[in-house]
Amino acid sequence: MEKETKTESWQWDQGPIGRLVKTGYITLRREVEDMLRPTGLTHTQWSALGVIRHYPGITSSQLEHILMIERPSVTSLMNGLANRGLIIRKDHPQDGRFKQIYLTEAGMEQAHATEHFAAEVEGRVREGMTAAEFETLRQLLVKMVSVFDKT
Amino acid sequence: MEKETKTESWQWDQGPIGRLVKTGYITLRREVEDMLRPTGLTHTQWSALGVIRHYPGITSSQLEHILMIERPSVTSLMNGLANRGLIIRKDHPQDGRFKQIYLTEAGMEQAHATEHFAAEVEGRVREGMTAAEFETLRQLLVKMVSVFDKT
DNA sequence: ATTATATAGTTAGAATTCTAACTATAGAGG
DNA sequence: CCTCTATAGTTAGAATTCTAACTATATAAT
Repeated sequence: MEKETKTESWQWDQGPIGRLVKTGYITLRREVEDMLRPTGLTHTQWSALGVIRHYPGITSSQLEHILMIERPSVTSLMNGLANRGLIIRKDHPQDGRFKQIYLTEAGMEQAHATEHFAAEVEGRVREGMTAAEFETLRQLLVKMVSVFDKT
Repeated sequence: MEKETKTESWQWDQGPIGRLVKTGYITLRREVEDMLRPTGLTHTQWSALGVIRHYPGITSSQLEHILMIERPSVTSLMNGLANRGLIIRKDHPQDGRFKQIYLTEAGMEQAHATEHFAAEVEGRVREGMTAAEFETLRQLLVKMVSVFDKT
């Protein structure tokens, strides 16, 4: 089956930059999801817990930009976390439009218990390249994104 | 609102590598989606058309690895494209398990008409950095992914 | 030959995220 | 004070992708 030979050795590393970046994203995501399985948390829930841990009192519209999902997705994401008792939302004392998000005790435990997954994945990436290469990768990703920055 | 000051200048470029890569992926995806809007094609449909164009006779399980989606997602993706008359599936003459995928005339037109979107996005990325940096970015993404390669 | 195992593909149903439209609050301008 | 506009958040419903389970074909082993 000659067509097989052609695509078995699929040169995915020759594809367009978008496909390369997607492959990177999905690869890292699946790694984290494997570690997350026992906890029942999804990748995005886990990511959100980590952000809220670093920014207690953060709002939905801020989370929207950090997590790179749309606003209504933040709402349903937060509903899920609130139903599991991991976060609470409080009205902002000065500006009635905002609802500030905080981790509950249970939320802090979950965030703390799963926090190291990010470092674990990053550690394996670091093992595959030099420290300078890793830093370069970070910087070039930032540079790539800033090209499209709308502000 | 002092918390705002903190997150308005959200240092997303300091986050974990996984978040950085996701930001890159979503950013590029949204750019393509903006261009695709008039065609009614989704990002993944468009990507699939491009792959099938380069690999006529490709199978679902091969597409699965290239597009980085699960097998049943390929099936529903191909159902959608087949319903729109953009692809056809033919039984493999030698191995009855395979179904080979081809673009129809309409599919080729769509693929041809939208093919340049990838180059357009890539062009803007290239404008933001040197040629050497772009090549480095590609190589480091490949290097990152190969760390997790399961084969 | 027959059974066991691996691979390709589909179906069914759930979960996540999206778009469009709506409510509510704040701030600016007349 | 009232209206207009901008921003925050939610709701409703559709679309995409996922997991689990199933069918079908091919390959290997006894």
